[in-house]
Amino acid sequence: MAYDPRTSEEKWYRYWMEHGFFHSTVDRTRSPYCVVIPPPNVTGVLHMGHMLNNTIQDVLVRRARLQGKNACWVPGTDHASIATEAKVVAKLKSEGIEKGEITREEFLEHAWAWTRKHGGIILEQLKRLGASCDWDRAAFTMDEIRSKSVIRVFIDLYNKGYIYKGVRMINWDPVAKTAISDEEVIYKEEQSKLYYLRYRIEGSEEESITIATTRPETILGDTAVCVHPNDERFRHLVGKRCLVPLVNRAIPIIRDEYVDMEFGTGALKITPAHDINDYEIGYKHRLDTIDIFNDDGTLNENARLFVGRDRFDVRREIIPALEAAGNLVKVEDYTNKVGYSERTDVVIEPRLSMQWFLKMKELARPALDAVMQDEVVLIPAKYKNTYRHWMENVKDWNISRQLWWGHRIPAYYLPESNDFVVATSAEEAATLVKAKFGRVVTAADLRQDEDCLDTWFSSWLWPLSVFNGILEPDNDEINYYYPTRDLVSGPDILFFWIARMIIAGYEYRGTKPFGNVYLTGLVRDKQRRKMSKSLGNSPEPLELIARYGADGVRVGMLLCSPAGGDLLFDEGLPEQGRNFTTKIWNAFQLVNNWQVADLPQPLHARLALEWFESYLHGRVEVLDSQFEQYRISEALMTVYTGFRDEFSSWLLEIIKPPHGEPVDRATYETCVALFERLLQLLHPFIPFITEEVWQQLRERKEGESIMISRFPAGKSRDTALLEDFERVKGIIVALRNLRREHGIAFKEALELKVRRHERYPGSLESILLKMGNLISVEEVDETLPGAWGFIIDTVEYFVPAAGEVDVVSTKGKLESDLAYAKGFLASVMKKLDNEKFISGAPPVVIENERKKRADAEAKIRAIEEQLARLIH
RNA sequence: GGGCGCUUAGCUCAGCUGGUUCAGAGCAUCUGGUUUACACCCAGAGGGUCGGGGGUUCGAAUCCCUCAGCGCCCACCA
Repeated sequence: MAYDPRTSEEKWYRYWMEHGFFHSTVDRTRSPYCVVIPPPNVTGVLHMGHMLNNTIQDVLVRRARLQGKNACWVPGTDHASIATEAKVVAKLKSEGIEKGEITREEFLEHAWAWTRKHGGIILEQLKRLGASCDWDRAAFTMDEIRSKSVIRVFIDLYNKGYIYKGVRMINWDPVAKTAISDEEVIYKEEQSKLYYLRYRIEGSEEESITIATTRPETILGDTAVCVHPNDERFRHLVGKRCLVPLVNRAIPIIRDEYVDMEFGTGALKITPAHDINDYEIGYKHRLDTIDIFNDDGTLNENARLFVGRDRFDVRREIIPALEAAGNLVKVEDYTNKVGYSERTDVVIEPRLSMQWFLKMKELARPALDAVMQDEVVLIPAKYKNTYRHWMENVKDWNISRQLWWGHRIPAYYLPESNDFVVATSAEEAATLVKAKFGRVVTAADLRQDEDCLDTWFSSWLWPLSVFNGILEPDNDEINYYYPTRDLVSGPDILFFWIARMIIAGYEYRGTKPFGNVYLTGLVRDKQRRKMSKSLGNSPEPLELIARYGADGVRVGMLLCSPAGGDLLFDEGLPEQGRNFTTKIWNAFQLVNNWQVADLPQPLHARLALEWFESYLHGRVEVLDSQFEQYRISEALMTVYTGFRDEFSSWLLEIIKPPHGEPVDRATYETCVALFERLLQLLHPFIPFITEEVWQQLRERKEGESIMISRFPAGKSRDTALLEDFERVKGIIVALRNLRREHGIAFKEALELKVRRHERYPGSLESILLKMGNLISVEEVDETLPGAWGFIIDTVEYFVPAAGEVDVVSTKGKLESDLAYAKGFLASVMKKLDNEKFISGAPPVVIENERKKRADAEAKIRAIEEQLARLIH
């Protein structure tokens, strides 16, 4: 019977849900293990990044559950204001509705309708992957609790003096007539011109200063010319005033180190309203700010010339005018980068606008210390540096967005005034107005701020708000689950989200929001290209699951995802994962089909089972340490090879009864128990097939599940047994090679002679006999002539040759072995003969070198004896 | 331009404070295989002067310097 992932996965996910295995409640008798999901965009669909991210989270959560912890994985979604609003605007547009034509309330109705229609699809997709989230806890950044939490925090931070209003240069899209974020600006390199313009000095006929600019139309907004303080060429002009060409407005010539003396003429025109650097210089030197643009990119009255004309038309037309007026010195070709709007593909206009800000410096301090002192551990640690750099240079956070879909800023303005109060409602605001300004107003008189808050201003509260820790800071849930344990996320949002959550955690709880941050890599294709829709190189996750099963895809994602390293995705990976699940299924088929009888247990089976138990114990230790270091890929590899190579290829092959014969009960029982343990170790990675096999391996009661079982305590490890077993493996491999070289079929039984030696694993001879298909093993005292030989761990073994021994090839092989051993000995002797090595190296190292020498010498002796025997 | 990091087998990566287990894993490749759980498999094999150069040391993939190539983050030069 073949394994069918589709029916099995559906069946068991439903079973888990029906029994509430994912649900967690406060339980003081168990320690909590909590993870909050990075909330995906509510209207988004699953992509490969989500697959990776959530597979890792599920591995961690399921493992914690098996360790007996109270595992709680909180799912949820994010309202993603920019992306969602853009989608709703586009949808309305396709229906012939412009956003500007409808009211805010109408627009929000459309947005909610959109959210209800597309919302939550992504969470359903996560279920297909096997995500063991506590779905009863699903939260949304714009549901009631989360919304109230955001407003509560805004008001609190405002009252603490952290939030203020200020003017800032933003990216203005003159077509969409909205500000856009830095992330939505695309810089393109293009050919343009560098214009050299002469500004006359006020009150002088001869003197002038020449500047260089790519944007001559902005000279109409100039309020200074700036030179470097050390620039001797302009020393005599500093402090004087010059005249803006065409309009002859007098502006000062100032000094600032920002200016690059090498560039252009070394003199820079300053237009504070239309360039971010100019704005900063203008602010520093208290210059006037003249905004010459309308919101559609045409010039306004302030420009005095070209009023009403488009900025690019003016750029063309102003040049002849400047030339006619004698201000144009020269024009050079120039390549520069120009920012375009991602959405409208129009050139971005830097523009000053009133925004809300959160002061960050003071708030960031505890969050910086937390990471530096490993209170919050970043994995991999290389991100600590990046984190520190950012946090030490943290800038105030612009938390306002000119959008409607989001949390509306709870600021209420007085009628015909810029005075405002911050409150949870208009009614409360009206009361505050009276207290603060002594004016009596009604709620209806007040005007709420039109802008909404940055989406990150709600998601930074996520670990707190999902447990209602903002509104009810002393509730049982937040007290129990917080701080959460692990956070799994991409490094691209380390600052946008992770750092800010840490900040919020310390501000609102006085503690970290999570202990460890596992930063995944980016999913790329085999050519290292980012997976993207436009490139069409991103596989459809659900199709992959249909093809390879969720378990197969999970293994595929994990196989190649070292923390922080990119994941180069290729369909061969889920295929490998699928193959592995098939392997497990086949092993189960073997064991399941055995006839069990009351027979005495064969010695080889008992010994092999003892060995595997010991082996497994060692694997568990390795696994624990790999998980501690969040080496998830390696942990998977540990159980992968453990199952395939050791359990299937060695253990099962040894204990397998001869064809048609039954297995003894003791062997069967122990084997099933070991199989179960392996399944438990595998379960976090491949939950479905492990459940399927676990359920069939024994009679199970309704309500039992591998996912809520417990890892049993391991037995102690028998090191001597493990060593002997490795020797036996070596002998068997050598015998296989010997058969292959001489064309001897496995069916043909052989005799083995071993030269008496303490390192011969005699206690495991029964295994040797079975796996080597040997008639007998006999200990001898001398090398055996006329036989094929090999050496394992300095012990000599011989198989009497059936026919003639090929003296030439055997001799050649022995000689090359001898040469190698001698070379090895020489390198060891070089160290041991070195006076400085003996005096400088630690005793352990010296002792080991001596051991290597003894082994090498023994081996050389053995080979030489065999050679001597051969020659006779 | 500033900051950070990377370079080990054909590919993706492990190799902790220099010396046991140091040159490894998985995949890919190659060679065998109708041994009755499994060809979505089994048994084997080959493959790297650890980016180049220099230094420290008895000893360097590991520490230091330097050069080359690549990547990421931030600021984007009028």
